[in-house]
Amino acid sequence: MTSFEQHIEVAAALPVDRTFTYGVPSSLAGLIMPGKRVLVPFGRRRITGYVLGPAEPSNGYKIKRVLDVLDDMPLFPMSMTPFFRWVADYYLYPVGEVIRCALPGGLNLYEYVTFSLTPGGETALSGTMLNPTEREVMELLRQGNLRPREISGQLGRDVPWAMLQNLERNQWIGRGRELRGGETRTRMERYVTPGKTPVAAEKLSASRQKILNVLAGQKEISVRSLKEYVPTAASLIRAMAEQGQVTILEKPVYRDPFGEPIEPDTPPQLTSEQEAAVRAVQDALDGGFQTFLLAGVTGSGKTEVYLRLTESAIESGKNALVLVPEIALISQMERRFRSRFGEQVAVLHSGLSAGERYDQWKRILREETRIVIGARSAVFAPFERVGLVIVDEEHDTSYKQGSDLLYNARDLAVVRAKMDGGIALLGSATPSVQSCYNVRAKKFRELVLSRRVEQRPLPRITLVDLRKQRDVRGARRFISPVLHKAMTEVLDRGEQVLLFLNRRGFASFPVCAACGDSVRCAHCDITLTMHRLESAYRCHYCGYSREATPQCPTCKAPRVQLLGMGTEKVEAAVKALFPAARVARMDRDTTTRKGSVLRILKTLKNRAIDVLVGTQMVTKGHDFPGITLVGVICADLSLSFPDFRAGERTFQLLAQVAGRAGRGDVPGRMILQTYTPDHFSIQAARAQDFRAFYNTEIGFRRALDYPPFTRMIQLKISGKEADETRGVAEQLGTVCRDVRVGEGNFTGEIEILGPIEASITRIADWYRWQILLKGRRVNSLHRFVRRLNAADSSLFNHPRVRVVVDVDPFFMS
DNA sequence: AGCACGCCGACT
DNA sequence: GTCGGCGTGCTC
Repeated sequence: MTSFEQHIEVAAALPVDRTFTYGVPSSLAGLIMPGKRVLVPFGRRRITGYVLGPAEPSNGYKIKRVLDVLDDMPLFPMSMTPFFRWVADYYLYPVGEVIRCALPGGLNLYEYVTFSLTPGGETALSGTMLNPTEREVMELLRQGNLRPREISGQLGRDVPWAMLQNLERNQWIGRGRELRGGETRTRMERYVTPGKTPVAAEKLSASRQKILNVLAGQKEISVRSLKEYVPTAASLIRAMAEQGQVTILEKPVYRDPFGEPIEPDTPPQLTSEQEAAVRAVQDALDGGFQTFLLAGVTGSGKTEVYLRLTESAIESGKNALVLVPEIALISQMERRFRSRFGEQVAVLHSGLSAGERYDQWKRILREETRIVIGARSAVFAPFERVGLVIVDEEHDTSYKQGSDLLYNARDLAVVRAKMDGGIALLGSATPSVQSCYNVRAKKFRELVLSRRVEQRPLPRITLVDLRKQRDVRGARRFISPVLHKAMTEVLDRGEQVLLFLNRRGFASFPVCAACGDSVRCAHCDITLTMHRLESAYRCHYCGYSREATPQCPTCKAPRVQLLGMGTEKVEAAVKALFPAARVARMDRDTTTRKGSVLRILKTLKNRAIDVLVGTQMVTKGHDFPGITLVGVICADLSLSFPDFRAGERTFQLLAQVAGRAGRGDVPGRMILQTYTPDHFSIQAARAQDFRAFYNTEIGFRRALDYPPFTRMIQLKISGKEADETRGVAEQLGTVCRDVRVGEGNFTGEIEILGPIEASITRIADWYRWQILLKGRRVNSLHRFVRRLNAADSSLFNHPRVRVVVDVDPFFMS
């Protein structure tokens, strides 16, 4: 038994709840540091783990040794370890997995069993003793060693393990172990420097002389840049290096995600409101943790407040983090920040390639940048001394991650600020109910920007009652006389119109006029949507598509009609009513390709579009200076979602889209068409009054025991087999009820709703069930779920039915 | 997650 | 009687 001088705590980069203690061999002693990755033996294989810190070994297990250290430099500062532990605890997720999700991908190594073809196997392939499947498997192994999973993947069906064992026993295939992964690496680039021996330039060819001239000017240049001066440089320098005229070396370089350089800007004069907000936060910057809610109407200049405060934070030697809800908005924010702070800005978001992300990560680690702008995952940026965390559009639901680690970056931003004694600043024109509640509860401090910069007035909003035109058919069903008239006026003046409808596609409901059935997805319990360009019905949840024919799939009568509405249908209606207008559409269908959002925005800016039709995508903070009229085609679509936040989301959507009107010199107007003009969400949106909305909504939340008065954890159960999935859901429900009345005093604390089938019962062939746990305190909810897992962990680790724990769930459908 | 072990039914 | 499917448990 070897004993080690040093022991470390390692979090395996695998879904394992505990952490493990390893011994450090003396050869690696100087290299081990918290935040680095290590290669360690784990069970029968080798895997990647994260060094969390020193550990005290205890008896009862044998201690294995660290095999290798995988990083020169820690991938995250030591000060982030408590943060990762907190996240793991709160979201009931293994620490190692939390860290894996936070770090750039493609770095880790894992060892797997692989199979290879033996010489005996080659012989067997030319014989006749193999069955067809065995032959297929062995043919695959001819190309190279494969994991059992990879074999199954390439064959398109499961290969039984027993068969592989059989082939192994016959010595036709052999078993090995291979380390896989680590595709993301530091990029190296070839550089040229002048050679050691001086050369008589006149004896060289013109190209060689030119190369030396360039080198004389800059001492060192990448081969890539050199090619711009001398296109044939790549082949020339090799020969020149052999003759000692130049030296070639490899250097690590950063991959550059930025486009062209940006001109520096001049900070504008602050309004008095901006000034007051900036001062309030500045005064708190060195006073420890504090959260501010910056409630600023659209166009009130929140970004300038962010810029000033970022400046203050980095001046006092701290770092700043800026979160933006989605990638399309990052480029705007990035431009503003780079024109103010230049090279000090790094970006982190999923639009970067793995390599770019890794390089941005390293720039942050080395503190070559002091500011990070990014989407939700940037909340894990590897900074120390986080002085300021800004969350722009804090109400936005895209801060909640929808897969893997189901965290909410807005909430984590506050936690990070707290851990580093920094400031969290949440900004929005339509603050979430949660944040308003925190202001009332004195957890957050509110700052207000009530006026638009340059005194631009907010748009005038007119409601149109759609109930009064139920019988209208054709294009006028979407565009009421009031909207039609307003559009005519605006277009006549040469101004632009934005039409908003929270549903894409052409028509939402293909319905059979004979039998009344709607045409539904084969995989999801969802009515299909007509997509006219492809002449197909498509499912908006799983992407399933079928040819659009008038024949009803149920009764075969050729009577399928299109009811409902979508952005495509609105686009068609506009074209019918305004044949001369240039119309464009912005939704997920027209913006899948990279840069397409920016292209549409640019066309709009150049006035090459008169009418833009879009989904909620257009509500998100883009600047549309030429738009003076916003039309909401039907405000009710989002109200009918089966979610307690439907009203909140509707209010936010409508208030945000109103903010798109009249940001230029011309005052704006909004026409809001709705079947429920009296609903308080719509009334509040019309008045642009988030407090009015909050005051009504909070009453409902309290009466119905919804957040923020209660906390929730949702257990999401899904599986491919209907009965099995329901079975697991029901068993889990039983365990819930048993645990509730058992030890732990849960009876008065936890309420169990369900199991119930999800409102969309099937998505992409997965049946979905859910159990909702409600409680007054998160602590007891956490304790309860841990107890559940302990009571019957087999239900949480079922081979075919997945059970996912969602803390603070967002989409309750 | 991935791997091995060990328990059951359906074949020679 | 074994083979081979699948649930169960463990990983410092």
